[in-house]
Amino acid sequence: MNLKQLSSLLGLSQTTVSRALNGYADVSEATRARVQAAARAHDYRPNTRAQALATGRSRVIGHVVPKISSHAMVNPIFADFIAGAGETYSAAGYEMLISLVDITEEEKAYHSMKRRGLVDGLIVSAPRMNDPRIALLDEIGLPYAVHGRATGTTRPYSWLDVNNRRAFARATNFLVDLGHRRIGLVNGLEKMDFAHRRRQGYEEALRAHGISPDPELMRQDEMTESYGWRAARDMLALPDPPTAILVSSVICMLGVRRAVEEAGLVLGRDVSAVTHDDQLSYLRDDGPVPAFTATRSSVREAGQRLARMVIDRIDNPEAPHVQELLEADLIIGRSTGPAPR
Amino acid sequence: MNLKQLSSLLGLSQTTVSRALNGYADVSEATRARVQAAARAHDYRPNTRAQALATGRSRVIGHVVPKISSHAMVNPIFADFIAGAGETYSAAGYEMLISLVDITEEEKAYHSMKRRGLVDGLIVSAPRMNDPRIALLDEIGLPYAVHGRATGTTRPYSWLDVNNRRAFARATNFLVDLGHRRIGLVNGLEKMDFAHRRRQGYEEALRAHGISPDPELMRQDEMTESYGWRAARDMLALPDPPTAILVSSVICMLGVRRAVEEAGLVLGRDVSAVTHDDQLSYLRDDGPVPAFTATRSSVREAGQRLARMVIDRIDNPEAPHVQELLEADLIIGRSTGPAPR
DNA sequence: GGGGTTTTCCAAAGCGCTTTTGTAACGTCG
DNA sequence: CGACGTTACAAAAGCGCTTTGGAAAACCCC
Repeated sequence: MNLKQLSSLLGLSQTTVSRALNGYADVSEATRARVQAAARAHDYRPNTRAQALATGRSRVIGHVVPKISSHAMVNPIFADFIAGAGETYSAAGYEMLISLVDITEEEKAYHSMKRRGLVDGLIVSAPRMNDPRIALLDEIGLPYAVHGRATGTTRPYSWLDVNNRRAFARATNFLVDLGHRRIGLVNGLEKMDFAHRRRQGYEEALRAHGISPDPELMRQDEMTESYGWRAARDMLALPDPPTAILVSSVICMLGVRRAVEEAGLVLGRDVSAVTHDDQLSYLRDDGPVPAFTATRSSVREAGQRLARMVIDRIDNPEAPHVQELLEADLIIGRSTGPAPR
Repeated sequence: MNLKQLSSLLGLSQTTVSRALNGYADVSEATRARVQAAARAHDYRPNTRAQALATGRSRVIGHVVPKISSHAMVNPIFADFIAGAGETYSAAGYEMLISLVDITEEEKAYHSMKRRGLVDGLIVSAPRMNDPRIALLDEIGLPYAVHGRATGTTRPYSWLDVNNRRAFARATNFLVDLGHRRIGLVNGLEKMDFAHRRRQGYEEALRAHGISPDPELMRQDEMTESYGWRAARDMLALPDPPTAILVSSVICMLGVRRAVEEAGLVLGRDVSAVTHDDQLSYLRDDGPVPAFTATRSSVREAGQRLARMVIDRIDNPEAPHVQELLEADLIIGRSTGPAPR
């Protein structure tokens, strides 16, 4: 059933039926009701492609996932972020398009998306420092919003980020208040902006307490379980090991816990650890007293809000850019305790 | 730059330019080359929406993610599966559309996708037993392929699955050969087809060795770390605890390992455990001797192949349905050893 | 050199919508 | 009562592509 059939069935023109369904005023309420009833009865849905062609809007929002050659490391937060964004999209009548793009062709991919009219807007994920994508998208003229920030970018852009610096500063302060002086950092890759900021917060807080950061206690890598394990094991084997460790993700934290236990120590008593917790749905750590002390911020919620942000930019591209900085909660769990003496 | 502009620029008709670019024979090689050069020079890309409207094909494949009311549990394998499928899609010139749909409206969503011409085909994930979606999609007339199987469905359909029954039978046999007689099962939700099959394989193998399955040693739930921990802890606290445990996912396995260690036991010596390993990119467990003995099968590869399968069905809807059963490798790691006596 | 093929191009219709531009019909009001 | 709004509908153009059905030009063969 298409518009033509529906309208001839009703004895009306396509114009009237279209305008009736799209809520225009120049249709009497009587015929509007009649049209709506018929549309419902025949389960009429306008053909998206025709609609998109006619309006110039595809009602699709793209997420570009850069992959490094064939061996793509998928970000563990990807799924929950997508889930959050998807909720907003379906509520707002948008669809979500995910495009895996080789990192060497990313620029071409954005151009192509625009020219082919594939999407109305984009989400930019995992910004790096001085990320070139922001200037590129402005030039192309595709509305977008960034998940995170790109240090070094001066032009204004819309973003949503967790206050990573403050979160890790708070976590560091919390550990210092518990009496810890040697605090390790198991960070993500520091070319990623969020990891860079986390280290800043950590170092600032240490310095504020007169502790000078020790390079031996700072690691960075892809955030896997085995990396967490390796990093913690190595740190604990140092002549002057840390009594507390700051960890960048729950997955790493699982590895850290393993290393601590394998060293014959008890987490929260002999060694304290605080992790950042994105509240991934399959790694939920709630309950009355969570296992891990954590800086917590829902990545799903970030997805929801960021989706809203792009939609707003699509609806009103001339509006000033919007920034949203989410504060992470500091959740006290059982992985921290007073520094042993 | 659109077709009209490009063709007038070349002094040719739209027809000729279109047909030149699409490889039709009734264009001289000289003009084809000229057209291609001009297209490249101006970075011309046909408008997807117009192309889709004209051809009746959208070159988009949908993935429906059912969510249970607002609180959606995202499957941890989701991201890697998508990554795999995405690789095939971009190589084949397809786009991937992900749709979050409330589980109560799933049926309506499929109808709508068809009517609106949004997608050319679909991937069906996480089939349940007697899954109604298969009959529904046949009726609607949308090409699809299923990731997994739906026990109880008699009609033919295209699917790709891991041989879960055999994988878990092999794992069980392996444990029995090591001398284990009391073997626990930490399974996924058994309304999910894969979990059901894994239990079958486990029970069959036990029975083949004259061991009758003990309901006290079998658990099922959403596969989280804390579930693994709880399940293993409870089993190990039994009067006659298991000496080995079969686990349905690496995430659960992390919890199992924690419970084992907290009980003061050593994994691979006091208690053995075998997990299924989907080779999630952020939970990679390789290296010369992996930490976990596992039945291993790459979910990313499954995504790649399944994507190919839908594309084939779209290209040739009348072709007989195709089935592909992947055998999992049994990888010996450090989490198993001879039964203690 | 005329009839038949083959090659190479094009005009125009069509995909299913939205939107612009009319245009009847009906009040309203000085 | 004629000028003027207002209301409720419709014809037709247009979005940017593909495809059908020619048709001119070139070639071939007897």
